[in-house]
Amino acid sequence: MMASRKRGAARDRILAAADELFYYDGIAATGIDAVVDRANVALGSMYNHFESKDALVVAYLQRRDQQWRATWESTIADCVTPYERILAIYDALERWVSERGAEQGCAHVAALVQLPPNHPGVSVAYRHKAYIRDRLTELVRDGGYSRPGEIAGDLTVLYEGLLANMLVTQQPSAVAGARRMAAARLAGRAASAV
Amino acid sequence: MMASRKRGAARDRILAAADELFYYDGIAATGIDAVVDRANVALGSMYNHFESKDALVVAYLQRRDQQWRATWESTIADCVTPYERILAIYDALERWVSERGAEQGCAHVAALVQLPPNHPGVSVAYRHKAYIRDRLTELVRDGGYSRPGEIAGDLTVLYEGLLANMLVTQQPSAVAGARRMAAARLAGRAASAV
DNA sequence: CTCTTGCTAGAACGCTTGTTCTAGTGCTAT
DNA sequence: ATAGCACTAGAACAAGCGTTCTAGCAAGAG
Repeated sequence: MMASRKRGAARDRILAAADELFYYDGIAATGIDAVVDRANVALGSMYNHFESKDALVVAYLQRRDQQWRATWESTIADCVTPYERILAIYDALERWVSERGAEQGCAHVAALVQLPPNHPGVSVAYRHKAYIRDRLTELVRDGGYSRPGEIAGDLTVLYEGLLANMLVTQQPSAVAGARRMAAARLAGRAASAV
Repeated sequence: MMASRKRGAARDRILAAADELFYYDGIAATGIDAVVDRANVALGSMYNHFESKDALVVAYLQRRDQQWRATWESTIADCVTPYERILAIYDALERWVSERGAEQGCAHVAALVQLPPNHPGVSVAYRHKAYIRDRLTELVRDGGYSRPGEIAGDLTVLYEGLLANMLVTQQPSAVAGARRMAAARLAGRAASAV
């Protein structure tokens, strides 16, 4: 027993293949066979590691969630002022896009669109979005702003808008503009009535 | 000849059924049978009016495009100042949501996520998005603002963000906040560097 | 060496889907 | 009344899907 052989090497290849195919070709559109072929893995191996395609989809979404949290938190950690930490989400997105690309927008939004409501991946996607909003609210509150929930809501709209815009325009050019609008929102100019 | 019988009554029912099912359950997830059942129409009738499911999808997207343009333009027409006409897109969205709901976000964004790149519906979706951006640029230019393309790009991000946010939160609560950010953007506060 | 274990290759299944086809029905216009 | 046409009901087919199963291979542990 113990750690025998390269346990899980196939599992990693499967997850990497699923990530690319699910993200770029769509979850429903990619069959198990395509994942297995791309991962250079036998079909039986796939079902050894994942109970079903649904389970693979859940693992795919959880992996994306973890990866995004990691780059976001790492970007936050590089900031010195609370103000910068709030805007770090847009810098993290820019970094993410430059490293991995986001031509298909947000994978979790795509999951909400593609999956039936009772699919186990849907709750993963909702939790991902809830985390973003909650963490953002926390950062805004730490910055000493009043009504942190409202501000975080507005910043979330800008964040979601960027991701959707990338899917539509196939380029990340709007990040700078959104960051400026977020900064203006924090400056309180947009907080007063009309 | 001439207008014989209720020509196209079945066609309308098919399109109405497809609209609801494609939008709420997803395009790939809804089969032709489901559309036919909901429209109370025979399968053969469906293939009399539409060459294939792909053709039905195209018609569905074009119909949504036309409907959105109509409510947007009607909202624009009710405005008196160029400034109001620019922000009218958010008012139109609010009206659209209150009348029809948008729990699934933008149907054309959903199409980009769900359809393969060579699907004829994809170009319909791209054209829909290009129209929004172009019309918005036009409205901004008519308002006498400098760099109308950049401003329209930022307003588009806010618009896309609202739609994506509705899919995630299942409520249209963020419209007011986005409209205020758009107004602030037009006020030029966010246009200056940093 | 031998046994276990994770892997491979591929056939086979049951199910769903898009599409076509065949008959039969009822309204409309002439 | 009658011919034409859009419609209905449903069977049938091919293709693709997720899933299971069988059989064999290779490498580390005893």
